[in-house]
Amino acid sequence: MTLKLDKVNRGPHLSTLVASSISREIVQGRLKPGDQLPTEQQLAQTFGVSRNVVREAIARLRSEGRIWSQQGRGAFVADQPNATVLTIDFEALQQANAFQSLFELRGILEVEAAALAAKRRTRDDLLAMKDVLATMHAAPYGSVMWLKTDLEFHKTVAAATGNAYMVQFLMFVSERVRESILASGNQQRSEDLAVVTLGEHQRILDAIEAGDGAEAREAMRDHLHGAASRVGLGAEQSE
Amino acid sequence: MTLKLDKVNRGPHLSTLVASSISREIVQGRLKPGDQLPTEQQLAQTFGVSRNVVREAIARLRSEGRIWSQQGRGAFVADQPNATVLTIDFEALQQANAFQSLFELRGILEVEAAALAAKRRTRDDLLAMKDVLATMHAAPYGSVMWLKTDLEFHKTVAAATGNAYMVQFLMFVSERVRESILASGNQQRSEDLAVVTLGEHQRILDAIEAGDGAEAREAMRDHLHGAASRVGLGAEQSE
DNA sequence: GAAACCAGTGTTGTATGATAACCATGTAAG
DNA sequence: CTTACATGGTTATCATACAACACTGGTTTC
Repeated sequence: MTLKLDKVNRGPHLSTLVASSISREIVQGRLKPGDQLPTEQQLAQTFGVSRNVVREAIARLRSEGRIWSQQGRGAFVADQPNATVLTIDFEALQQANAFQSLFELRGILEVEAAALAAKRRTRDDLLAMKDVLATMHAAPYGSVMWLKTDLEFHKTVAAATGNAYMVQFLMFVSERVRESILASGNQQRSEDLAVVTLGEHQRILDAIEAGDGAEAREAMRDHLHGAASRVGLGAEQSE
Repeated sequence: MTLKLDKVNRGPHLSTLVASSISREIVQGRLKPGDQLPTEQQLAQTFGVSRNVVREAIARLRSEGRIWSQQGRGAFVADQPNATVLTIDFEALQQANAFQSLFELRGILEVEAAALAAKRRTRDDLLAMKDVLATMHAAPYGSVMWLKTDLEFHKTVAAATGNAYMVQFLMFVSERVRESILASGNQQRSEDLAVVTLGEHQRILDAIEAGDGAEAREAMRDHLHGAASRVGLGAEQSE
């Protein structure tokens, strides 16, 4: 197996950057529904890209329903419809800070889920967790099976909260995070790390079994912190 | 490979038509996962449009996760029908425990968002929060304006975390919660409650302004607890 | 005075050509 | 067999031009 060292995150397309930049303006409220966007010329100049790139970005935002545009008039921020679906743009995630944001969100949910799980876990939940952990022991580190069971463990923890939406959201976010990690390809592989990871999982499980919410929270926090550094995201995570 | 790609009829946006045309090829199986799309030149010629239009269409499909492209190689049909969307069934929410679960999830996000906001808020964030709070003072309790600004306040708090996904998720969840509350129609209305709510908001704002994460967390927790009882969900919330 | 008409200007939509960055492949040199 | 280089093809981006459409203001017409 050859090492892929210098697979530096080749930045996503310029249009993606422009799109998420405009999108941020809308989400954070600096551009309100009904507001008119700057002209394509101005946007191109502002971002320092060609008008073509701006158009690709706008085409995307238009397809997402965030803005609408009319020939001869301009582009406007759409009234945010009661979006009944939540989407995460895969490409936008290639940006480091976007990935970091999603990772942070995942962390919050995981940590609190662990705490809730410690309070509410049933006997069946514990059995499921132990079962997954055993399977994980048998799988080679970094293999598809290993990654799958890793995700499965976190799922059982979330399930132990008894909150179905917790499972749904957490799995959704985790899947996106996992995809992004796989895409970037900068995973470290080592048998030592396998032992570390398994140990962290065990600590979480113990805390949940003991019903110690605070300890479960801490254990999960440490685990995620460790996982972050394992995928080369160590330094930025700070408190 | 002989693909059946009809020439496009002049409609709203050419890029839209091209995108849906390619999309149809994928859905109907004439383009399978892993297949390479024709080059942009060929597509432009096939559809009778400029390469620019083709690129806008591809940009859309790429953001939707249907295809993926790499400079120097080409564009390919994505192998996963990526479940990149998350949905919440409105009807299922009518069940009390489902609603409660979603409320709990929202609570976790709100509380942690408040803590993060206290650490990271900028001057602009504070101004936005104060602005919203002032608007809320002027709105009659329970009115549409009131509910809107209430949501807006929480949004500005989320925005102050600097985490775009936090905003996206929280707003998504909050919208569903709000819908459900409106549907159930069991809101209590009283001017006294208005004062209470505003006071709670003020306390959150103060904590965030002071940069006190722990206090912000507590203030938000209390606020949500109060809000829960105001919509007849008081007793169940426990820690 | 008011309505219809009309030209001018600005914006988006589309077309076209060119250049840079990148990948895959073949071929010659070692 | 391996390495280096040359070559052609593709995407990514830039730049420019023109067409289609909307808005504005003045002019004409009734």
